Amino acid sequence: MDRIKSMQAFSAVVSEGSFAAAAEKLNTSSQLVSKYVAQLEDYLGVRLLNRTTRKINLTEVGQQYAANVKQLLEQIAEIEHRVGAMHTETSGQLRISAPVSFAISHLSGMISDFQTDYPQVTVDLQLNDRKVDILHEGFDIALRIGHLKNSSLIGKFIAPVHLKFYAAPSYLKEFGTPQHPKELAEHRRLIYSYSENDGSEIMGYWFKNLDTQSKLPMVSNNGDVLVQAAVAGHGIALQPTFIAQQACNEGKLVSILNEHAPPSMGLYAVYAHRKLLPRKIRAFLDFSEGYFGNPPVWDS
Amino acid sequence: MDRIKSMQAFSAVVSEGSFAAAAEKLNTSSQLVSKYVAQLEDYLGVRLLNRTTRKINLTEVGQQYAANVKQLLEQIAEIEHRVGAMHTETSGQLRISAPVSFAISHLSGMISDFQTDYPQVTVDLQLNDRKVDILHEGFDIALRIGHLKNSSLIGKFIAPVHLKFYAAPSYLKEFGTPQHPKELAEHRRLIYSYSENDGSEIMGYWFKNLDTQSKLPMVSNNGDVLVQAAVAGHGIALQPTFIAQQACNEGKLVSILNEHAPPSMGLYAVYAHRKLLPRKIRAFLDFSEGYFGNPPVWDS
DNA sequence: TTTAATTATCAACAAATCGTTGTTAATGGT
DNA sequence: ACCATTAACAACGATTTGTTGATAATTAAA
Repeated sequence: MDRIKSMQAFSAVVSEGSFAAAAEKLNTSSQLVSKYVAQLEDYLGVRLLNRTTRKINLTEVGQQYAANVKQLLEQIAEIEHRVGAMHTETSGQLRISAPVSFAISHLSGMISDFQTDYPQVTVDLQLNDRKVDILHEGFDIALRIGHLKNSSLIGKFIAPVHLKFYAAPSYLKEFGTPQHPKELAEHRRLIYSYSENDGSEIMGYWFKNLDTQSKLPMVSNNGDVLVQAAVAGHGIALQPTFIAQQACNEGKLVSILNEHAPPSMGLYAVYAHRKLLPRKIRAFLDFSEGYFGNPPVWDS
Repeated sequence: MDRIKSMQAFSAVVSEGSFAAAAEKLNTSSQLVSKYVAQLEDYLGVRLLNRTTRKINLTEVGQQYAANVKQLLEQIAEIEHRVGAMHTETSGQLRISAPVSFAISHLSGMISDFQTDYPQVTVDLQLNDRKVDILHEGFDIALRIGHLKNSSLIGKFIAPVHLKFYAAPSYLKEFGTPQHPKELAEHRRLIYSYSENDGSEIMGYWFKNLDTQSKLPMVSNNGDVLVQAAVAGHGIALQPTFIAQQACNEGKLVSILNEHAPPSMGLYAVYAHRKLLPRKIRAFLDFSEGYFGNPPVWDS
């Protein structure tokens, strides 16, 4: 038995004054209305209406109940309306986790463009290079750079991310320019903390013999810092183009070993579920689609 | 879909923190709870919970909705509790319609006895010799004297009511004592307005030739008045024993034609419906059962 | 008074839904 | 790496729902 339907039926009978009129109002048959009210009475164990074939009279209990039910139904409608509005209005807070360097260099512009399109959405942008647990930490979307792993999360591809080896001309002048990745093991490498050895040949060379302290002048969890170190001539950095390309264009860095670049990665928007996605999230995903162009702005 | 059940399921999941715990609380299976919540989400078109196999997280909408639903469910419980209480507590107002003379002479005592047994019931006793429309005029019970007619109403027999012909000794001395009903047409008759010719032989004699003005000194809708008129020697009255018997016992009246008394009638409690009878009504009906004894107090 | 129309209820049946069972995939703790 | 727990999914039988037709009761009209 659907108690809410029963209540609606009862309420309609009370306000319309007859079963037939109530049925019309609710677009159903009088028989069904009669059944509903009878069910409600059975459930409550109370007679709500004294009815002859011609007239309807509320019992004492029925009067009280009718008043309460009317209020209740209005409340339910109000609540559901609010929920519906929240869902369709494309509003609310959108919590995004993003990698630090990418966010600083390219995301801030995108977010502000997004907000001019959707002023009702408040963005809470948390910069963090960790792999956050978006469910547990309450994020709607996490932007991640890398390859997508199997998980219950969905990842939407936003833009390709290419890694290149960079070094300052001064460094190359002093230590020579490696012609093949296997020479990397002999160079001073600027390592990004969260980078992973994905098992590819090129990454094997990159991480080779890192225990030799002299070859490892710097480790950081921030790419910009590493790029600056490279610019200062402290070593070779393996960094995404969106971080280092500008310095390269300015002549402060040179990209090397371009024929042996690691497999290209992607910028992904990772989110939690597949159906009944809140509008604000849908909107952000759609907005991000193609925003950076292909090839992306930082590569052209 | 039973929205209330769904709400309860959702609310339980929120408060218990897991589907399994919620299922236990509601004495059902976790599968069912899962189904309910999914249905609710489909109905609302909104994701309420972000769930992994291990943790539950409310969405933004879900938080709001959960708070509202919790309140709502409490309200529903409160309302239904009140309704239940009204039904089981044997309380409330009991509106009774009763014949004037009978109420004055015998009902007042019964009502006060009833109220000592059921102090929570407020009695609203309306005296009226009309046949009230109990539904339309909002009565719970109508006490009626007479024969029960076919109707959708139920009548419960409370006590037998006998009619007798009464006259004052002085009247009989002056006009003679009728030995057979057919002689009534020659006597001065004190007529009760609401009395009906039920088609019986004896009532035929009683109503015969009433157009002769001299034979009709008085018509009243009140039996006591007619009895007093009879005591004063103004004529013959056909009245129930419960009104006239006392005057008879005191010698002020004599009952005549006892072998030809009209068919005995009854005092009935008439009420509206058969199932889900409010407690207060049930209580009154049970209380009235046998209250006046058999033969009733006014006849013994 | 009789007839017709309206109204609520009852009965029965087909269709839809519900709640169960068994299974799978994912996750966190040991 | 394994195991226990958890949520989701699929499928099936049982129950409930909503429909249709019929019945009884009451009022208005003829």
